[in-house]
Amino acid sequence: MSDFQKIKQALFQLTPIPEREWNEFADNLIFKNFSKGDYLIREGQVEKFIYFLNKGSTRNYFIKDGKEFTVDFHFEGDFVTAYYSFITREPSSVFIELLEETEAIAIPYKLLHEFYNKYQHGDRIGRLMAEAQYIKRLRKEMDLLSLTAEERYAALMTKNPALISTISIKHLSSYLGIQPESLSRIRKLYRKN
Amino acid sequence: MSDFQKIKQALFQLTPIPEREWNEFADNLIFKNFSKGDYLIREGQVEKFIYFLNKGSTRNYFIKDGKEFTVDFHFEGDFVTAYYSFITREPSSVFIELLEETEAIAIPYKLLHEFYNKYQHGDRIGRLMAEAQYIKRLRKEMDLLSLTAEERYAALMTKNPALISTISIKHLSSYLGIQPESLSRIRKLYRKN
DNA sequence: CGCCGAGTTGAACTGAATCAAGAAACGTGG
DNA sequence: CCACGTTTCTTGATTCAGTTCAACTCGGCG
Repeated sequence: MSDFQKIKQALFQLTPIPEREWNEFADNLIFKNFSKGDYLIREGQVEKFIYFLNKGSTRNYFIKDGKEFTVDFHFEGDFVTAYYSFITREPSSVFIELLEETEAIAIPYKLLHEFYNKYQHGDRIGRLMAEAQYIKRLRKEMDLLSLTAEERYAALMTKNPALISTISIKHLSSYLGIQPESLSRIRKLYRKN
Repeated sequence: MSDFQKIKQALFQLTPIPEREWNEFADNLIFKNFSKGDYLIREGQVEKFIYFLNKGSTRNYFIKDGKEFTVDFHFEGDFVTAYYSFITREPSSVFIELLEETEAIAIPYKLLHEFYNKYQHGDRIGRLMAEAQYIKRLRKEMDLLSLTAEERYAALMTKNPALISTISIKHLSSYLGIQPESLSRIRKLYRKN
């Protein structure tokens, strides 16, 4: 039960829901453990879950012409899913890879949609989650449009310095939309400070 | 009343709602006319509306270091808003400019949130709108990450050829994340076919 | 008419990619 | 716990897509 404390808190932070609704919801959550290198989903599969990370971290990426492009990273306390596929029920174009030992709680699609239909707070939570996802994507899009590689690195450094120390150059560079070599060079400039 | 037929249809396509709820909602909608060059919102203002376009078209853009970057275009039958600001209640970083004579229906923030609170279908509609917005942003982000300028143009040409004939080079190029001169050159390649 | 913004074209330049090769870090098995 | 192979990171040299700057054309409109 204490396994579910964190996700409960995260959901209640979106919108408080009656304890009775929460209990019914929590009964159908699935606790899962993953090893580094495992996948929550692979390209071509339809996303069946939204995961909450009790512990661990993940990388969402897709492959185009044999090259990997990282869309996002998630960490302890985040919700993760191949959201596009979860919404549209189309096969996912993204992979979600576990970057370390991870404890996650899976919210099944079916459960969530029952919740959407049964309770007002269902769609409320769904709306707030979708809005939060939208904001992340818009921010990143604006950065990609208007900033140079170096500016994007600098922006990330101030906005999310943890990322830069935790994530490999290879993954970070594909998130920033540049090659590892370029990131290495940019990094050198900033190391002097 | 017939003014509201199109928006009613658009909303019902998201999720059907009881006629009574619709009527209450429709009573508080605001019909507005705009001229080419007007603005729905400017940088620094907090977004008070979601607009539905009965007729006309708009451009969402932001300015960084004196340069314009276009995030999106909208046309007849679309919902338009500075969504980031609408959600967060923070001052908008985007402008929304009218590209032609436009008839729009404004949904006030307050009305929408009353609707969210009062009816299950409120948040449902909000969720579906947010999900749709998310999908647009993710698609564009993936294109910016993984495609070259020319590939982005080619993709747009097949996905939305109307855009290419309607929108000026200047606006289109800032949407694709390139300079007008570059778009002009890319276009020349494709003119031969 | 003549102006003005939008689009095109050319030439030079540059940020980042690519190619290549060495150094450092990592993990796995002996 | 070390030795080895594998992957990741760095650095250098070269190339290239797209930018920048500048000049010219075109179509609309006062």
